[in-house]
Amino acid sequence: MRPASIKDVASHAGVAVGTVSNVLNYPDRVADKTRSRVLDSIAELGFVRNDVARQLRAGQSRTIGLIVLDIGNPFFSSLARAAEDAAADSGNAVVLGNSGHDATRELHYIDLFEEQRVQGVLISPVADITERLRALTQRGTKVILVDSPAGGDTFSSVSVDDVSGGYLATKHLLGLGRRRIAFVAGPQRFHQVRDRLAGATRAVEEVAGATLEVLQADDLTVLAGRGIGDGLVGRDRGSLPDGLFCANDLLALGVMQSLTMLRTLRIPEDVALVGYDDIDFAASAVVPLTSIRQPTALIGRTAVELLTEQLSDPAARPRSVVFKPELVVRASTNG
Amino acid sequence: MRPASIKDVASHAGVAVGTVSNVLNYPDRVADKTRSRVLDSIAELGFVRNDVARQLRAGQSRTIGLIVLDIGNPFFSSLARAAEDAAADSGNAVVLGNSGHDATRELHYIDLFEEQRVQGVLISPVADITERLRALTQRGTKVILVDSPAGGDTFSSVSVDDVSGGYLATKHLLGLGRRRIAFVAGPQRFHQVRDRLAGATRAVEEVAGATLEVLQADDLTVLAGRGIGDGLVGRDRGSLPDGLFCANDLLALGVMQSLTMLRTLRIPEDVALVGYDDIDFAASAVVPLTSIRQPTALIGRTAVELLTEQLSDPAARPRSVVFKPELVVRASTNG
DNA sequence: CGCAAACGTTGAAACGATTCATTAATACGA
DNA sequence: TCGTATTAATGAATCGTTTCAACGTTTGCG
Repeated sequence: MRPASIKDVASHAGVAVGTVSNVLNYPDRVADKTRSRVLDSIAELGFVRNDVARQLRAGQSRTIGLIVLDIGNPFFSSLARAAEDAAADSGNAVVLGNSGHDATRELHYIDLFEEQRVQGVLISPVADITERLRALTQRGTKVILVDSPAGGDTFSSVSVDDVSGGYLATKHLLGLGRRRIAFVAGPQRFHQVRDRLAGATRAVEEVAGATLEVLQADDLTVLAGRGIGDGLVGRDRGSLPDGLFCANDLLALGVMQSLTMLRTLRIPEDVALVGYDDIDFAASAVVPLTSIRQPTALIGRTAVELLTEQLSDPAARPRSVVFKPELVVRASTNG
Repeated sequence: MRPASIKDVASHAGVAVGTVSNVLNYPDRVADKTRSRVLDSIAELGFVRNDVARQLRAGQSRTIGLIVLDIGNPFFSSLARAAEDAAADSGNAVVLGNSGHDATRELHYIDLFEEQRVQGVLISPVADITERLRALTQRGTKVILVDSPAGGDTFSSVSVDDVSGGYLATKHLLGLGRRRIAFVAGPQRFHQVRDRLAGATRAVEEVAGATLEVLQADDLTVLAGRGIGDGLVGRDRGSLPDGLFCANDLLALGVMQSLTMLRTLRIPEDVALVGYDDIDFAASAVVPLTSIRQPTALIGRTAVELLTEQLSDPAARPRSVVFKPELVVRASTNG
């Protein structure tokens, strides 16, 4: 049996369809008696408004598309949750697309979202798809870049200053008197890794006698971090770094596990350790981890706000919001 | 400027709207020459099919609603990813709703999804909302329960046998010769906690001389686990458990951190430790953690399959799929 | 009492696609 | 050459809303 339509309600209540619509959208325009009669019919028939038809007429949907690199990553799941909260506040829903670092899937979702006439797309792009996104905006779908630096004059964007984060972390190590700094890098194709390294480099250059070594991990995982840690333990004392800055918390936790287990190097006495992201596990690690906090929730919320801004004033110039990361000091640098 | 419609394409190509529709949906019905002319116009005008209108006409959407308890929980984010993958295979998208254990938000999403005429709702319910869900199905929106035991004859469901998981974990500890078992419980309002305890109880009852103690944590977090660990360290040796089964991995990791840091009790020599969920961090803990693996990805995929099943044959009787969890042995019980 | 304003309700048009009965054009065989 | 298939293309109807000009009724005021 087909669900009841507004027409069914109208004939059941003995009024015109326009009146039912008014009851739903402008209750004040309808006389009390009529309104309650219509409401009764709605209840009796179990009528539920068909948002698809409403959207068609309005030419606008109530959904926002969100395309993330990896929903399994706490950074993005937290961001998604915040975006979804913010959207819910204005009665919208978030449709989630997980590109999984795959450019094909990314395009698939962009196509899907455009066909669905979402209000806008919040995207953390895999590759450079500026052209595709520009076409989107030209046809009326707003685009907001997330965790991706600057969309120039074309797109609004929200990101975190990773150079500044890298600087902050390294400066902290230097401030503790450490001079032999090492940066545990992930794959350099991630702009996050490159930027954090750049920040570290700058900090080291500012201090006479400080050196920076780059230890290259081939992944941003706990396992990769362990590999780096195991490598360190094998070295002779003189060549060891005394301050370690890792490209993210997973790497840092891996390094920590390796050192803790082998018990040859103490944290922070022998090596001070700083991570990045401040994931939940950082605070509750064996040695609570000093980290750089990214305001994930704020990023998600801001992305939605930037979109709302674009929607309410289509002529508004795109804005780029860049957040400053924050140093969170814990025992791993504070013995 | 409004995006181009099928009508614009038709007049640009000098054909009727029906022909454009046929080019899009049944290319064979259209002569080669006409088809290419239409395709040219589509490209030139940058036409993108309006899925909203299509859905209205079809009376069916291409979206699936997913309502989870907490997208920040790795269990659910992994599940969501799998569901989204499975949906993508059949050209559908997943709309995500995060209830955050809040019944009001849960209802909000149910309403929203029904108005959007999603094909079906996959839901991990906060409270007992059987009646609301029954109304949904009666109006044609399919419902699949996720990680919730048995929807009876009304709903299909997919879940994991937590009793069996608890039994498995405890049996393993007993098999190692441990006799003084303790279960680190989370809040008993979660059916997962109750079921896992029930399984543990059964296993202990099967072995003469074995005892089961319940240590009540007030949360399912690492921090709560630490509290339990700290409490254990303070005890005198005689009263200590030698086998510890935690309601989830977060608790287990907390306990592990406490014991590792204080170094009074060794894992697994003094206390063997088993967690639950087998989250990514379990394998890479200081002492790799033995755990009970839940097939999250499989759950997500199965939920989508159950939905597809209901959609393709509306008369099909609801099915309940229950997965068996699996024991993953690591160093924390295998010294 | 008469007129204007305010109020409530109506019903048709529109949104953009799909569907399908109908018509037009072409090909084929006798 | 004619009639019949076959193939293409047409365009109106439809999906379920919202919008809005038009209309009828009531109210208020002089």
